[in-house]
Amino acid sequence: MSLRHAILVLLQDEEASGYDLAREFANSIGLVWNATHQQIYLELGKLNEQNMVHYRHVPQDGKPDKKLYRITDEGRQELVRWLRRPAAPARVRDAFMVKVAGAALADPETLLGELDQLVQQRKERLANFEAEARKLERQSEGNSRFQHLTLRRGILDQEAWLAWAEEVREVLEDTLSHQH
Amino acid sequence: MSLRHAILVLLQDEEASGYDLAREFANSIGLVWNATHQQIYLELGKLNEQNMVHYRHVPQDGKPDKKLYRITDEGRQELVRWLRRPAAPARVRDAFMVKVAGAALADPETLLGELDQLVQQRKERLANFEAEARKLERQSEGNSRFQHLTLRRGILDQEAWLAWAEEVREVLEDTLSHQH
DNA sequence: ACTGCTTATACAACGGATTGCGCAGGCACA
DNA sequence: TGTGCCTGCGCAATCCGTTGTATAAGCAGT
Repeated sequence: MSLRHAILVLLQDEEASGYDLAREFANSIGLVWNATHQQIYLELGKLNEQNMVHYRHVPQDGKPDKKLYRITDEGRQELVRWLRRPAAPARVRDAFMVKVAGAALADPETLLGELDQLVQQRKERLANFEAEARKLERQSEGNSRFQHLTLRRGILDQEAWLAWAEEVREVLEDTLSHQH
Repeated sequence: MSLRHAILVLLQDEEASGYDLAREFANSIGLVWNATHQQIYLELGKLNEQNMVHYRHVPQDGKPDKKLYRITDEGRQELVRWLRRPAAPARVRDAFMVKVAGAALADPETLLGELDQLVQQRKERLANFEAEARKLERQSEGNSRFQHLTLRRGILDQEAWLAWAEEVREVLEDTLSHQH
């Protein structure tokens, strides 16, 4: 149950709306902890009830009104407490990997197609992370070092995945050529 | 909802008990899809009702009796159908990574301690995967190539994580020395 | 004109997942 | 003799997460 803590971490340096947070979860932090907007709005509601965050209503024209959330002292205290406790073990759900493990029964061509799509996605992500990392390297404040580490994790992860994908491709192509 | 498919993949080459599967989920496949024994027993019950798997009761002495599960033709068909459909996007929940992102508020020493423990775990995992991979390389049947790829993923992943951990250590130690 | 994307928030229902508990015997170690 | 760990199976409650649906307005492309 630490979606709340991920939200608090994001609110640590900036005031943000639920929508802003949802976008961040879709990009940078998403690699590490994913959440949809429904989850986020719900959690923000709970955090507000518990005085961990406060918001101010901001009317906009052209666009719908929004609520800009900010972390409170109580929220910051909760975050510090959580940081002291040992982290829960990481959980993963990667269906594509399960497929590769069971690929003996699969059609290699279909899998190769899916692999190509994923390679495409990962390459785009890698480029994004690298661009973000370069931005951060220029402005080095106290907090940006840790944001940079998160990006480095993303970069190393994409690179490792892409290297692995090449090994998968070789095996699948070999399987294909032996079928005919 | 593809815990069922992960189970079917594991049962593809071997007859196994719920306990056996739980161990595999804790080790090899666990990197990619995790599940606890409660989930596994529940799912095996459902799969059995739907004739995707069958089991035979095996009495043991010294140890409790067990049920050895085997995949059925219907189960294999379901697996093939699933392999054809595009995989659901991967989901991650890595609390430690969230911590690093929010480390500006954390106590660097506590985090370093946790990092050391995780490095230890990852190194052990890496050694296990490498040993398993060497075993598989000797006996190269049709199916073992895909199992080998799963292990390769595990190996590359641990290596990338360990490289990243060194970067984290540097930053944390630097933060520490500037505090005093 | 129509379709679809973007900004913005939110409820309801269902199913999946985690946590807690319980049983049961054997083996090893102190 | 007690404690803890390994082998094995399972139920119940609750919590988390996903999917579907709703509203509302603007802007871009076909």
